[in-house]
Amino acid sequence: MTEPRDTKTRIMDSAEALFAEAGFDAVPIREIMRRADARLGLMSYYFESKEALLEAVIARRIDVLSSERKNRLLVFAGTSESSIEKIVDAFIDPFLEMMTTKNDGWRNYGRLIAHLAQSSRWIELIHRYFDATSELFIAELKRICPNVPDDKVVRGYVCTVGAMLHIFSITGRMRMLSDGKVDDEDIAKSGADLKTFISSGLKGTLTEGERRG
Amino acid sequence: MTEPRDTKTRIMDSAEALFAEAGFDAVPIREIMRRADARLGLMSYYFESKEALLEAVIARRIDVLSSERKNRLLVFAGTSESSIEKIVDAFIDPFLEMMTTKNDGWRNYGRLIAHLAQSSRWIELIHRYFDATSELFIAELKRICPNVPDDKVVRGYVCTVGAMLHIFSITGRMRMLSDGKVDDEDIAKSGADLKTFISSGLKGTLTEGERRG
DNA sequence: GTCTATAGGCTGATAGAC
DNA sequence: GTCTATCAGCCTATAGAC
Repeated sequence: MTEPRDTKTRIMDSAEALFAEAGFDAVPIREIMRRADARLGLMSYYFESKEALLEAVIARRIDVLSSERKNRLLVFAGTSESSIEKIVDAFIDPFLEMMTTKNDGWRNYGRLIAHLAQSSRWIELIHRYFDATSELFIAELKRICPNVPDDKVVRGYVCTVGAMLHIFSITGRMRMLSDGKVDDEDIAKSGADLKTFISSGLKGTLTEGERRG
Repeated sequence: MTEPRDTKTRIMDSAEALFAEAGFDAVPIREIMRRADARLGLMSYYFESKEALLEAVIARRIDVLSSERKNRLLVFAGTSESSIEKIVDAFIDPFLEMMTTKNDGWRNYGRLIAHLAQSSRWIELIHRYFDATSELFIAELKRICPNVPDDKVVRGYVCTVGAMLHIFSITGRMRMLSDGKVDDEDIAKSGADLKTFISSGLKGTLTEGERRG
């Protein structure tokens, strides 16, 4: 079925999972290599440093995510068919589908991004890999809300990312808040409510410039 | 003017600021004590461990925040005057006001909570200090939206917290996304858009059970 | 209450055999 | 490409003088 993963891949998978769970600094290289079933020295053979390993983990999945987001946006962007709902779908659905249908890697990737994006220490890394795509979405929001000041659109985008990443972080908080009734792991179900929340939130924030209809 | 802070307070202030900036694991005790202008051994004199210091930092401000939130909620909770906007104001405004009008401590507190709430490693700590209040707000949302399933309300609450904390984390991302035009530090301005985003988002998510009018 | 000194272990990274 | 062995430094936490 799935072909055996080579050593470099196993190291990245292991780092992705452990960084997602505990954060970059809480994870020793030794633990990454133990989970990858490889000896300590091999990290330095494949990656320049622990930080370079983190960057490799981020870089590995960025192209497939960003191009899927971009492709879906470009179906309607710039046309009169565009809408806040469609923009939100194009932004959220690719990540959501990968986290739910693919292997655990994408799930860990989402949780890891949630850590990094909340920290000024790593925000430059997030900026470098994510913000070319961010700017496409912000530009399309601006286009369909031409009378809204730019800073409102940027704040609306940041609220969007915050809500999304907090849902994606899968901490167990929802279970705690619901006496065990809501399952944080059920990203598909959460994703539906998340998209409603974000679409409504953006509409409210960008309401002044909303087009007729 | 402000009386000189005693050593224990200086240690907590220093830890709060450094944890907020880089995260718990990235900050050595030595650096905390250097910033507090105290010697290494004093950390163990005042606190049982580094983790206990973190908990003391969280605990220090929780009562004033939670009671302010609760007091504002109880002005209208349970009455026909209640509304999603008022609930959002009671939840967001106390934190917002403290982050903008008091000293830097509250600002660092908000950024620190943003780190911790995103991590399954610390979520039990967040639960222990925040979720008595969370449950009051969730209960009032449920009350005024009686036909909405409980899990939708919990997910709406988590989206709310995610958007709020991402704005409060002050990473510099908004500046990066706006060619320097939007200032992440301007929490007062961000807070206004944040509240609009959240109120609209909750209304959209909890729409099925919204009361007449 | 505050200090210095240090224990004991773990860290990231590298050297060099195979 | 993978291994073992090890370095030099840093970590949290504590002991004991003042």
